[in-house]
Amino acid sequence: MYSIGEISAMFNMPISTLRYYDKKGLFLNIERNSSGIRRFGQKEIETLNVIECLKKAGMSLDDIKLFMDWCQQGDKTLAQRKEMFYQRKKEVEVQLQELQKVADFINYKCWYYDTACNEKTENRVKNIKANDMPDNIRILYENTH
Amino acid sequence: MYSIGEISAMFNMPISTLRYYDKKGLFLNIERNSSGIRRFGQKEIETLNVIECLKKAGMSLDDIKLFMDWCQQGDKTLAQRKEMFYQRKKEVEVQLQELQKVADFINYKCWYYDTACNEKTENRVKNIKANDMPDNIRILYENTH
DNA sequence: TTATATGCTAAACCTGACTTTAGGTCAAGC
DNA sequence: GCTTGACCTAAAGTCAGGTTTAGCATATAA
Repeated sequence: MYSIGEISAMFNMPISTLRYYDKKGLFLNIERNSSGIRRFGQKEIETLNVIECLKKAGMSLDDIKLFMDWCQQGDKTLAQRKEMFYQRKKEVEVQLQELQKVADFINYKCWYYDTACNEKTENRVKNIKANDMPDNIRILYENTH
Repeated sequence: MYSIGEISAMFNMPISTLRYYDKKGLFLNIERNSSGIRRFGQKEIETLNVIECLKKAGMSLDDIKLFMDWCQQGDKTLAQRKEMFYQRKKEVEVQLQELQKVADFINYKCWYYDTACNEKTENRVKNIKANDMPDNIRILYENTH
């Protein structure tokens, strides 16, 4: 069992954030000692891992709370939880595609500024048409324009 | 040349957001007609593409504004702009790795809930150890736990 | 000529996710 | 017995990124 300070250090996350999550009900009835101090165990650690992941996957704390409540309700919510993860899966796949496109755009811009910096001006590179770009750059350019 | 309403439709973005961006100074001295109405041209369309991309790459509007200002200052800021894109490139690569990890976690959870739903309870799957998972799932699990 | 659509501004408001503040409890060490 | 450090709560404050409101101008169609 860990104190809030230990968990804060473990997850490199402010104590205030942990209390905020608890207030939102994200830790399902977390244990407290006789003087009201929170005791974090494996369950809470797993919850924090799930929170971090679902947040990165683009979910709001309210949606995550909904999921935590389903977990507490037991097997009768299995279908909903499954459905939720399949929905997330679809959205993360879209996010991955978009981020790959962003990467292509950035890589094109890196080439653009490499060229401009070498020539000390962007006057020439600014007007290069797709056909006159190196093949690998043209692909990036066409993916993103 | 396009009106704000046309651009709003074209980018599927509220008019209020376009005005908000303009107020922040993201469109470098955009043209207006004699009665003060904004006229959007190719330059502004390109600016919007850049904004969308840099936002997805995790930049704040203030940072994007900084970049726009550098653009206006001409060739003497080429090195800074290049540096900025190389920095972005690094960060987008990290984002891609993290998002791939999120995808692995979600895929593991999909398998978990598939199994639980088939068995109508999560009692068994909850206790499966990594060694007893199918190989492809174990890899996802170990990547993310 | 009046209704409708589209545009304008400044300023107030909103939301999610925290963070800070103010004031209090409690156990351990000096 | 008092100070220190770690914990507690409720409530207010913050910040980015918008959105809404109120009041007004302009242009075109009926």
